[in-house]
This record gives sequence, C-alpha cells and structure tokens, in this order.
Amino acid sequence: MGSRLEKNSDSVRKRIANHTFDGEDGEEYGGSAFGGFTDYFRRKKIKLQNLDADIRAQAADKPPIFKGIVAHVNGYTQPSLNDLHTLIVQYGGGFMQYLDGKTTVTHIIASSLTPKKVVEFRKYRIVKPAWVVDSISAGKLLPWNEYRVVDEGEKQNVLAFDKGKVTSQANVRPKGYRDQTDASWYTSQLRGSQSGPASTPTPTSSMRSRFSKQRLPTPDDDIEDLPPSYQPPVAFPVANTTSESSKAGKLVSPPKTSPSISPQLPREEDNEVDDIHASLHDSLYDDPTPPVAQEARPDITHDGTRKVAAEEQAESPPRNRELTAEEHNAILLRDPKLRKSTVVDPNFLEQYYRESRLHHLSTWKADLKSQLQALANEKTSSQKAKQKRVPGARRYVLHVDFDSFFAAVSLKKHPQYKDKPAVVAHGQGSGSEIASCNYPARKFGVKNGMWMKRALELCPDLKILPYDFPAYEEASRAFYDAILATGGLVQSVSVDEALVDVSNLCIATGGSDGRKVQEGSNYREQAKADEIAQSLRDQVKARTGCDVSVGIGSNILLAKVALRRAKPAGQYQIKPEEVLDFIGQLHVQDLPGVAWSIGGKLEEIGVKFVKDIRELSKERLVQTLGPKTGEKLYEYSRGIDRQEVGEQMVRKSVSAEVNWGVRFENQEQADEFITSLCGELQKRLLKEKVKGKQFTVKIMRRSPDAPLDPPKHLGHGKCDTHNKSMLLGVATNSKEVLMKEALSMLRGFGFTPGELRGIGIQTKLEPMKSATDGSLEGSQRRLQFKVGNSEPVSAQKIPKAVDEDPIQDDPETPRKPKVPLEDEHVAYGAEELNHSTPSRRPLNTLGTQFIMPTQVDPKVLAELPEDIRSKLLRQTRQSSPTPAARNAHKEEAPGTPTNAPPRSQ
DNA sequence: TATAGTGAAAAG
DNA sequence: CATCGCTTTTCACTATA
Repeated sequence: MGSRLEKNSDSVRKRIANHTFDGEDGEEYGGSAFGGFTDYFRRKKIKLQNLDADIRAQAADKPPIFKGIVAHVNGYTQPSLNDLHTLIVQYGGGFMQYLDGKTTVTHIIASSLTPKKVVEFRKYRIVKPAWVVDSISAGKLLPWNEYRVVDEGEKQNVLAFDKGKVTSQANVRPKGYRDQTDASWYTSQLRGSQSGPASTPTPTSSMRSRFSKQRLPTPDDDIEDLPPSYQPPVAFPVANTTSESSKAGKLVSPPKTSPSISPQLPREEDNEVDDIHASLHDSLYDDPTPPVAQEARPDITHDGTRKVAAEEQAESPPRNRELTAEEHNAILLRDPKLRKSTVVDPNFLEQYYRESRLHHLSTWKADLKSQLQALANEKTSSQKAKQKRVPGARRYVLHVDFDSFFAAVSLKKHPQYKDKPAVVAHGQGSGSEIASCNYPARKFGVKNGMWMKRALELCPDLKILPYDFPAYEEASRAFYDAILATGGLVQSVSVDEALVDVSNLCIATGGSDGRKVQEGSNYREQAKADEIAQSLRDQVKARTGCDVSVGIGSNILLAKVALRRAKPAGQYQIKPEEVLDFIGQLHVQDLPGVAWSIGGKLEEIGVKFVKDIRELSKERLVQTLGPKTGEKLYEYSRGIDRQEVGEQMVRKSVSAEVNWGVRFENQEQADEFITSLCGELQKRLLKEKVKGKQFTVKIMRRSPDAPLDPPKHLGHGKCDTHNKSMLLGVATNSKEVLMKEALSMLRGFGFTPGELRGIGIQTKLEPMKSATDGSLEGSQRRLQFKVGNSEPVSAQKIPKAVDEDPIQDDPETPRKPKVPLEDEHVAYGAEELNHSTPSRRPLNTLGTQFIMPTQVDPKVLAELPEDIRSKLLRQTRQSSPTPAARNAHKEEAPGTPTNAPPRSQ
C-alpha cells in the first residue's frame, strides 16, 4: 500500500477539482452536431483562451509578473484553481486547463502529488500555490525552486541526514497494515507521528522546499534537461536511482551535462564493484564505519555464517556507495533459510499459498459461492416458488457469523488458553499479522490484522496459536450444513459468515400475507426469526463447539449492523420501529462499504455518524462520493437496502498474485517467477473451465522513499503499484500464451528487478458463451466432482490442449440427462434445471458435503500438463492427510510450534 | 458522448 | 529469527476519438 495520505490527498484533489470545474461546461461548449469531440475540446480550449484575454484586458494595471509562464493547476489547491487561474492571467501569465501534452506548460501548481503524478509530472516544474501568491505580493517573480513540491531526493536526504532515525523508520510502523484502515487517520495525521519522529514523511511536508534548495543549486535550471530518472545524489543507501540508471541503462538516457549536478554524483559506474565489496565487507564484519575494501566478494556463497544477516544494517551507515537493489537482495538471499521463503525458491508458490490466510479466505469464498449457487440452481421449481418472496412483503434476514473464527477453532486444540488472550498468527515476530483474536485479547485492544509488535505491546501475555486450515474448513462445512438446514435462502459471505433470508418461514408462521401491518402477526414473525436464529446458534455450537452470533433485520444492511450488537455469542433483532435510531447513532464506518477512505471523505464534510448523513442532500453526497456511493449511503442512512439475499453472480475474473517474499537478484528470476505465476493462473483457469481474454499484469514496486528492507519481514513495504493490461487475440487459458505476454508486459514496465515487491496477473473472463463454446451455459460444471469413468485424456494432446476447450474433451457429462446417485457429487449443467426432481432434495440439507479447495477434481487434474499435475498431486497429498500429519508438517515451520504452544511470558 | 483502460476501495 | 500482505467486485476517474 502506498501512503494513504498521498492517496487521499489525491482524491481530495480530484474531488475538489471536479466541482471547481462544475458549471464550466456551459452550453456554449456543447458538442457540435458533427464536429465530434476533438472539435468540442478544441473549441473549448479556444473559448478558455478568449476568456483569459478578457481577464488580462481587465487587469491591465497589474504588472505582468508571470509573463512567459504557462501554468496548469493540478488538483486541490489553496487558493482554488479558479482563483489561481485568474491571478496568473491577470499578472501576465498563461494558463492551461488541461495538460494535453502538445501545449507547453512551464509550471504545474499543486499542493501535493500522488506518486503516480510525481512520475507523470517529472518533467515539469511543480510548485506550490504560494509561489503565485507570494510572487504577486512581492511584486516580482520569485524563484520557483523555493516552492518546489516534488523533490524526489528530499526524503532520502532527510533519512541520510538523520541516520539514527533511519532504523526506527524502518521498524516503527505506527499501525498494522490492516489497522491503519480504521479509526480516523486524518486526525492521527494531525496529531503528528507520536510513534516516532521518523515515521514516513508526507509528500506535502513543507520541509521539502528547504531541502530542495540545497540540492538543486541553480534556481531555474531547465529540469527538462535532466534525464527522467534523475534523482539527486543521496548518502542514504537507497539504491533506486543508481540501480535504475545503471541496470536499466538502455531505458534511460544518462545525465546530460549538468555541471552543477554531475560533480555531486557519488561515483562513476566503474567503481561499483569495489564499492560493493566494501559494503559487503562492512556488512559481513559488522563494522559500521570501515573504509577498507577487503576481498570479500558478493558472489561467494559458501558461508551461511550468521554474520550475513548483518547486512540488514547496510541500511544504517552511509557508505560511499549504496548497493543496488539487486545487490542488496543478493546479500539478503545468501541466508539459505531466508532464501527459501522468497520467490526465488522453486517451490515458493506452493508453499506460500499453503500458508497464506488471505489466499485461503479468498479461495474458500469463491468456492462456497459457486457451490451455493449450484445448490440454488439445484432446487426444484416448486421449492423455488416457495423461496420466492412476495414483492413488498416484510423481510427477515439473518446475518450469521462465527465469533473470531480462526481463534475459536484453533483454540479447540489448545483449550487451556480459551479464557486467556490468544491470537492466531504465523509467528511471534514483530511483523507477524494477527489473523484472529479471541475476546479476552480484544479486551487489550488487540485487533485482527494488527502486527504482532503492537499486539504484544498491548498485551505481553498474548498466546499465539498456529493456523489450522483443515480445521477451519471442517468447521465451515458444519456451519454451512447447519445454515442450509434452516431452509432459508442462503448467501455465502465468507468461510465463516452467511446471510439467510427466512422471510417466508417467518411470514408463514405469522399467518398473514406479510404485507399488512398487524400487531399479532408481526410479533409472531419476529419471534419466529429469533427462534430460528437461536436454534441455528445452538446447532452450530453443537456441531463445531464454537459460538456464532446472529444479526436479524429487515434487510441485509440491518442484519449486518444488528450483528455488531449481537456479538459475542448472541443475537439481536432490529425491529422496524427502532431502525432509524439504531442506525443513526452508528459511526459511518460501521456501514458496509464505508471504511477509512470514504469515512474520511465524509468526515471532511462534517459527517461522523450515520444520522449526520441524513442532514445532507442526495446531491451533496453524490457530488462528494460519486453517483453510486452517494446514493447508496443516502439510502443506508435511512435504513434502506434493496439488495436481495442470494442473488447470484457469475465469476468475472481469475487472478493470482504474490506481494510477499518478492526479492529478485536478477531479471531471470523475475521472469521465471512470473512464468510460474502464469502456471498457477492456468491451473485456476482450468479448474474453473474458463478462459480469459483481457490480461492484466500488476506490479508493486518499492516506493523511492521506502527503505530497502521494509518493517515487515520480506514484506512489500511502501510501494507504488502499476497495472498494464492487454486484450489477447482470443480467449485463452494457455500458460504459454499468458507467459509470453506477461513477460513482455513485465519488461514493458522497465523496472529493475530488485525493486519489485509484488507481482500479480489477472484475466477477465469471457462471457460464458464463448468460453464454453456454446456447449454449456453455466459455470456450474466446475462442481462436477464425480469421479469414476473419466475418459482417458491422451497425454500427447495435453501440451496444446491449452488452447482448446478442455470441456470438449469431455464427451459425456453435458448431455447426460440423469444424475446417477444422490450421494455423489454431480454435474449441475444448466439443462438439468429443467428436469430436476424433488428426489434430489437431500442435497440441500444435511446430506450436502462441501468440497474445499484442497480437494482437486481428478478430471481437471487429468487435463493438466504434467509439470503442473505433479505439483498439484504433491500439494493435494500434503493437504489431504489426517490433521495429525498436517500438524507434523506444520511443526517444521519455524516459529509455529504446534505441540508446544508458546508458553513464554 | 460512449467506451475502454486504470486504479482505488472494500470485503473477509 | 523472521513470515506466508489474497482475490474479487464495484466504483470513479481519465483518456480517447
């Protein structure tokens, strides 16, 4: 994640920029009948220039301070865009409303910029609005340099300047990755960084200009003369500039003669090797200030001595030269243990995905979704009619949720900690993320997603439990079986959370048509809803030993907010008469779809509680948040939510990404890794029996101001993200095709491999029709787990089978008219809807078995290319054995003791 | 104006 | 010694013609 502050100020900017522009599109700009839009914009530009002439003419008395300057305003500024515009024009300057690349702008005025914009505007002089104001009050053009906004070297200078704080900057991350998202980070920004003076500086820091002065001596030098990648020399060992210009030399022209600058460049490229050795030597020998270059070589691999880890301190002493990112990684990776947990390890993907909680959550969710969808399709038409709600009738929606799911389930194996503060996490390291914490732990302020460091500060006695993914799957299965048994309409939210619409059950009990308001029947309906919830909770408790809570309301929104009140281990029903009061007193961020970003925007316009939203007009909301979000919140604040439970959505995309452990030493490793990612994606596409046409590569790259080693072990740290997407000629699931494009897109970014911190690929799925060649209408075929007579897929066909539809290789199932056995998992092709029979009903109830993703469809398996198949088999073998076997495996993992849970105090 | 591409946000 | 920061959808914005 990039800095939230930057991102936000950007959005603030855009937002304000937007309505500043409002009203400017008067009718005189209306597109001409045939001129098209080019013409429209051309005329608009002319119009604006005419306007400028008017302004200038009316301000003839004012000195032409800005003569020769053409300015453009980016985003939110103080004074506003319009005021700046007027001022600049009045004082003889030119103004461009749009950056069209053709017109030369000499200065861009902005208060702050996102990293993206920094890159985009690299070639411009970017100044603060104060430059304009101050120049006018000074009566002359002040040097723009004093008002520089972007100064890529600044933060590094700050760090170098203040060495002692470098490490603390690296290690002190005020809040956890997840944690930053709640609470008002606006206010915490205002309060300042109490967690340490070196916490990430903001781009808007006013110190910026001060540093820039020292750095760029010439006040008005032509920055266009600098190479795009030029960054000022810094003492702090951040390798981005040097590595980039040296490694990616072909992409970047070397610095042109810029005499005031070149002398400051730390060294010539030739010295690189020696310097590496020197640095390496230092790091190896733990000597912070040694001048001597010894014969230690970066490429020796023999040692494994503990000392190597000391290179992390290569961060601290400013060397005569900083390592390139690749060199840094190379040193890092010399520790074999560490190397094994990075992307350069051939088994990384398999291992990583096995341990990643977020991966599991995502996979489970997708799987549950399609299985429930299949079940819904499976229902007979009579059942369906029964499920169909009367329009306009009252609704009773249950939101059911495990209490601290992972923690609760893991605690079953460690019951002795049940009443002590306990969390589920991978290890006790400072950057280990807390996946789940029980209620005793929450009392200390520990939260999900928090980093261990913080959690231990809050609660030193915290017990750390290992993950137990198979147990989670097991509990989830029991949970869903119980939920389906209610007979309501079910929608999966996640592995431990579901929505159940029990309106029909309740209304039937109430004995009315469900529309009229009748005291008696209303009461009976509500009682029935409570009763269903209670018995459901009992059921789940009996089956899993864990508590679930249930929120009940007349729509999804209300069920969800009621759930908050219900926890832990309880239930709560919001009655119609209390809806407005109840929801009104909630904080806006308690509403679904509102988190720190939207919450922040609302806070800006004075909205803190849901009831405050009701004070605002819909227009205001729409203007602030956009049409959809604005309208949604307008309704939410009044307790309105039209969404229905159980609406089915077809999957639209498949992706795979890794943003942890990404540390490359060279381009080959990056290429190799993205290749294996493509293999992973192919595997997933085959499993879903789908193909994709639009292909996207996503890259996370270390932010220039982020330390080479982020606070979290092997984490991505602060990053800028980049996406590139392309349309493939034809929808495919072919690893080879994907690979080829992925590689070329990766290179297209032109990033030096050592700076990469995350890589992901995604394909948007083709509309079902073309993806399935018309032989199959739904995606539900993926649920075909029926084993048995799977026809042999000829092995030699496999390699190129990628581009033909695997489904074609499957002669029997789509047309098969009858489903063989109740207790088998069968295909639910679309056609089957027509002749489904009541006899299959048991599948909907307790007979249902959910297949979790660790179990692979053998048929799919048979179609995979050999290498993937063997990998998969290995994986499957590892995940299917008994829990004991799994735990045995887990115990090998460092820091996750299973038999001997952490007793340390 | 329509549409495609890009990126942010949210969820668990 | 560490640690496993995924995946999908929706929305908003921008560029483009």
